[in-house]
Amino acid sequence: MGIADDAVEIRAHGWRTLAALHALIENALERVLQGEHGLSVVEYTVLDALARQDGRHMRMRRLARAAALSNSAATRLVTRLEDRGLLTRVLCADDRRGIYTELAPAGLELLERARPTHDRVLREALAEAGGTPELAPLVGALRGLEPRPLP
Amino acid sequence: MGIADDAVEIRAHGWRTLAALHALIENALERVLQGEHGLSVVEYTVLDALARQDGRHMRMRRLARAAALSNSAATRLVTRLEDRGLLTRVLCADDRRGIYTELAPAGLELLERARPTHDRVLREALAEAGGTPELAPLVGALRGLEPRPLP
DNA sequence: GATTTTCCGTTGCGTGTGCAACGAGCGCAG
DNA sequence: CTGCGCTCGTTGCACACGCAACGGAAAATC
Repeated sequence: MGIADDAVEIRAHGWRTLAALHALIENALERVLQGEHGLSVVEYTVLDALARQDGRHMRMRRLARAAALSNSAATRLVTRLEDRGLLTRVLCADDRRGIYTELAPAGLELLERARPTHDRVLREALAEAGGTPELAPLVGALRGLEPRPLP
Repeated sequence: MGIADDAVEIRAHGWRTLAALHALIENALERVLQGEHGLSVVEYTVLDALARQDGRHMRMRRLARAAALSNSAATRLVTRLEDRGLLTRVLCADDRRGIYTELAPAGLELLERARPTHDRVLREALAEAGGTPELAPLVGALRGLEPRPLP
């Protein structure tokens, strides 16, 4: 049992903890967002990512990366949201291979209606995880991550 | 923009970072474990959890919780692994509703063959994430999580 | 300028998943 | 002992996903 073995075990433990916390939060979000707004977590993530983007548009490839999805999954996800009128496909002018997905007004509206729910559930899930001895340290570490590192 | 809004944004940012790192690691593990050992990440997780358990057995419900799966998914996952001879179903003596899933020798063997791969890919994925400014802080925090808190 | 290579988004296919409904077995109140 | 509520694991169903293959468009190579 050397130092190297310890490092391996620390990484494995960190990964198990990360996965457990991720599953806890995602399941909670999935349940409530689906029930109250008809949105899955990935769908919310995509709408949110689009809203944060300048011009509210994004290329498919970027969108797939942002949501950690395959190309095919991104295509169908965008199709679903487009059918619901939450976003629109816009062809690229300069690169005719590319397709922009642009957030529609209805999409922005739904997003802003769902955001308080999202934030509330996230806060509750983190609080619950903070009460679990196994997860508490990671929850604490998450608080230290600043969106914009202070100068 | 008050302190409360900052807290909300910090939580949201923490969640996005957590999700991104989780996806990065899981995709890397999935690709390699599937390619080299025919195991998905969930399957590896279940075998690993069983191996860590005293007596190498576990009830379905516990197993489902450990892998963050629904009951139905656990049932089918166990069925798949049982069909491959990696574990066996054993009926509970005291509670005839319950079913133990016990790690078979072939399962333990496959697990120990896959473990080095798992650890290597995990190390590489964390190293790669450590090079990303957005993910590096969380990777660093993960190192601070001790499997057994020192006295 | 023509040809090859690479990239982008879409589609057919197989598969793993969650939800809801179900039967079987335990435990408690009466 | 009998009925009722609850837990446990399984199954039908719909659905979202990844992979591989495809056509179209830009980039690279000659």
